[in-house]
Amino acid sequence: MALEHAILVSLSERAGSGYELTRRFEKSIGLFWSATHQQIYRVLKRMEEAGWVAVDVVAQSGRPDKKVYTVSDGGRAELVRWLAEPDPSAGPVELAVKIRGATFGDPAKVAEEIVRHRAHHAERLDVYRQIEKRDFPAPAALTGRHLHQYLVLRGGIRVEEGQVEWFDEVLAALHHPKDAR
Amino acid sequence: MALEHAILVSLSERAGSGYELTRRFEKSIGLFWSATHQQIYRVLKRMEEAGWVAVDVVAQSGRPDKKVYTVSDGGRAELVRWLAEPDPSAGPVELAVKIRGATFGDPAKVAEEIVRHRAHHAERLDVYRQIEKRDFPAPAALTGRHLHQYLVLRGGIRVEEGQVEWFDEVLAALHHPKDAR
DNA sequence: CGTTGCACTGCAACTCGTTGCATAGGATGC
DNA sequence: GCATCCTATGCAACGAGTTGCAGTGCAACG
Repeated sequence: MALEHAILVSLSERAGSGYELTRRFEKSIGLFWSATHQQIYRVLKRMEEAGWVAVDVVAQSGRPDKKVYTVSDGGRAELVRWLAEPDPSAGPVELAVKIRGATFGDPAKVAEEIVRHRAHHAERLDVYRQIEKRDFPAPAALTGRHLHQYLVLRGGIRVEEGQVEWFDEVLAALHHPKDAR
Repeated sequence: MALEHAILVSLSERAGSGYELTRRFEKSIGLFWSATHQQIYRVLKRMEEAGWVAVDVVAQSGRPDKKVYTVSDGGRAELVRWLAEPDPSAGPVELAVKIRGATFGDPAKVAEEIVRHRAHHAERLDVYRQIEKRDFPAPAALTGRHLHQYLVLRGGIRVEEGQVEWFDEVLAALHHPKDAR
């Protein structure tokens, strides 16, 4: 999973300890992403071994020592690489991390990835709509089992619609940078 | 996870082998849910031991034997129980399974669960909108890092909006059954 | 003055799910 | 005629993530 990269983005925004990162994932980031402190501590250790982050042990008065993590050159390079790399299996959450981290890499590459995923979701939406037309031509008359199946399909359609609209909003914003006028 | 219950719903609609279930999860159900054959075989075994399903070995000519699974009384009872039980940690996928399986339990109980989740998502949507107003009062002027953070928030808002609208559609349909007029 | 809560890190065991591999016969393709 | 695909099931190993527990030392509640 891309928890490593979510951490890289978060640490790029601001250095912090495992404990702090856990809080962040509970709040701002974690509104759509969850991770326990265990997960974060272990991944942080792995990242340190890989040379993606540097540790700074900070002694505190009245509190346990802190291990403050900072993104190293290796980590920055990895983040740039990951941001530019296409990932067909990425879900909306991974893409959100890429968008949020675009500042630390090449936003144009991130936009290209969004274009690919927009196409994929638009295709799926089309499939759903065809199923809707073919299998449920008169939804108002549905009852029981067929009604329930229809409602689930409607959920899929709404999710995909929302997704595509969001991608369009993101692309419009990324393609017309205000500071380039 | 609720893979067991998704299988119970699928087998309630039609009996089938592990292999067949794998195909179903790839297509109709699996448009929003994925499971490998390994997962399914192992869960099926567990379910058989728990007495939720009954096996019927069918010899075929020119093909390997089939193990056709059918939902037993124990399985039906478990499905009814699960459908009526509130689950605050359920995501949209679990709820979709509950909706699709409503026919095999008490649809009114499922509707109650949807009401609870609708409230939860409406609350979240409200939080997001307040953050939007407070932190990004002039979105058109945003650039760089702040723009990217704003776009992620917009994604969260769109997801929650779509969710709430879907719940409303489901509730409207479940509360006004056509066959009760 | 005892309990609860918070800050901070970590080990150990567990569940859930994926990937790789094995087997075996018939059908389809080149 | 050989390779590949499809049906059909299953084992073994691995990886990601959760839960439970443990320890420390200060601050606040009642």
